[in-house]
Amino acid sequence: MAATIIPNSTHFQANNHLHNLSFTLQSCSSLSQAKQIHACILRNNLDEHFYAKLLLFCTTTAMSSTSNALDYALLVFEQLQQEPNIFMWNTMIRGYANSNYPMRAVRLYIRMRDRGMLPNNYTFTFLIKACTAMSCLVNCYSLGPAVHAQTIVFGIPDSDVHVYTSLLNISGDFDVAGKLFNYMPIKTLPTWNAMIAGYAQSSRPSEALALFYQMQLAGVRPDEITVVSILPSCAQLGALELGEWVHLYVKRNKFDNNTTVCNAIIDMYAKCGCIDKAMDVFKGMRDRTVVTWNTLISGLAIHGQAEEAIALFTKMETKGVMPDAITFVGLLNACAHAGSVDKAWTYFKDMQMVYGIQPKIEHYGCMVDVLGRTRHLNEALGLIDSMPLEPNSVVLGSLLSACRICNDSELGEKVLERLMQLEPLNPGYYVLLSNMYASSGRWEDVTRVRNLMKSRGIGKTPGCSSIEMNNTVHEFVVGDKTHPQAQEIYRKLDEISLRLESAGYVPDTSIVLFDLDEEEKAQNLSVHSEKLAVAFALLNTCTVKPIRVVKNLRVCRDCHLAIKLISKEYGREIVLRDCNRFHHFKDGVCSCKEFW
DNA sequence: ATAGGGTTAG
Repeated sequence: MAATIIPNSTHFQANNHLHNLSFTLQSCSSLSQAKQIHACILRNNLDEHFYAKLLLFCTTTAMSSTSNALDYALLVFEQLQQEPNIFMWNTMIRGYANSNYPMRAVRLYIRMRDRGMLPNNYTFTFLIKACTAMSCLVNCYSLGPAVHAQTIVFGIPDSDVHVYTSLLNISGDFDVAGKLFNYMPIKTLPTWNAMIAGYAQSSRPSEALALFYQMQLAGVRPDEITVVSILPSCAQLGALELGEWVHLYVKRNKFDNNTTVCNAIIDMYAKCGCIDKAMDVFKGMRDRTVVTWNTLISGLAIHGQAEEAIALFTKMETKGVMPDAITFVGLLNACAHAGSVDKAWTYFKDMQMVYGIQPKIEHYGCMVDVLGRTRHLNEALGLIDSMPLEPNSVVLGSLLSACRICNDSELGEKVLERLMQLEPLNPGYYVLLSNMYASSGRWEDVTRVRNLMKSRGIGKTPGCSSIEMNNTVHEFVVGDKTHPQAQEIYRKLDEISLRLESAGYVPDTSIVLFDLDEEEKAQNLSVHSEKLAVAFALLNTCTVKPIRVVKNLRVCRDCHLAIKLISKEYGREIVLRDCNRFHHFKDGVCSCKEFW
């Protein structure tokens, strides 16, 4: 289109050509065309309306991401003869809000205020977008309250859904967001979506689910974005029944040609233990993005299916899909869960040499993990020394696991000290340290660590397992007696113990921390949350469907042994997701092959 | 003339 219909200056008649010019600005797609238009505006002395259009064109996301059109727009903006109007300011703020330099949008806003220009509701939606982008880029404290205050100062009513919906997502203080949400007199579909997504992104999946139900009670129909916002919460909780319902809803409403929706479903199935269904959805997709491949590769990894993850990566390569940093996190994780240390090294090197991707802290985390699991403690140490990054708690945590596997308590203590400096309030490290002392009978040190925890007000994170039944999630903490069926559950536990013992089960008491006698230790183990959850399931179901349990911590050695035997004795398949990976128990065998 | 909500990661 474009260049040919730009008016010739020698016989220009404004009225005849204004229409064409507007049209050109809407449809042309390159910076050079924009420059020609700029020249035309200058030659013909066109009014600010045309400058505004020019700025708008140069600052659209597609343009500014592929060229330096944004800089060009700023140049035009700075050289305007008259004071820019609010539309022009908004356009520039929007441009930078969507760019890699969102801070510049905030600076523009401050400049605008210095010049006495009054912001409007559009200004705030762009400004809020910039603030959100900033808090993603740098670890700055949230600008939310300040921006909210500004909207009040400049008279934006709380009935303005656009401004208030974007305010919800400015992902720091969720109590404030919840209050804002309740307070909003008008809620539209995006308002509900923003709040549900916000809960999901701040790891509050139960609240996301509650809001999802509340939304439907309010008569608001979920759309594609709602579905994508709720599925990660199903995934996190392992809420398969709800996830399946959402999948049906997606099919009924023909949302399944939306790649993002399908990606979220793949992730949900993988994290709810149904890796086969995840693969089915993957196969049925027409358009796949790198996210699609990544999601399934990571899914296979947590199921310990390293061979399949690698095969998928090979297929991805042949299809010409460019892997990214996340692809390799998934692949390395797959190698780690299978103990394939050689393959891990190969991908760690290929990632850099073949694909030019610099390893991030996550990649080092995976490498230390796989080196530790395969007892290459010195190599793990060497890799950490060679890292150009400061090791974080993830890397050190993997190193600590390596120390435990290799029984190097001297190094383990040193690593723990560093971890406790990095995260002084994380109870997990105190428990590990105490565990380490207990296993070598150093009870005085155990007491010292326990007192340290007490004085710092740190409590041990209780083991918690959840199981979904008839659309309700039942949660059990260790020693839980609050469930309505508690009595029956404990009777069932007794029955299970007897049956397992006659099948040769001896409780593995090696991980119990306290200086107790063997009988007390066994008692302590028998009420672990995952055992309660499994007993509850055996009590209430008799179908061939697998029992699915999600645990917040790592499954303990004794529970792992007991559940293997239960799967055989009771002829039930049990799928247990712990905080690390999946364990599929069937006929007395676990899919992890004792590798976890 | 300009707006709000979305997926993968030890």
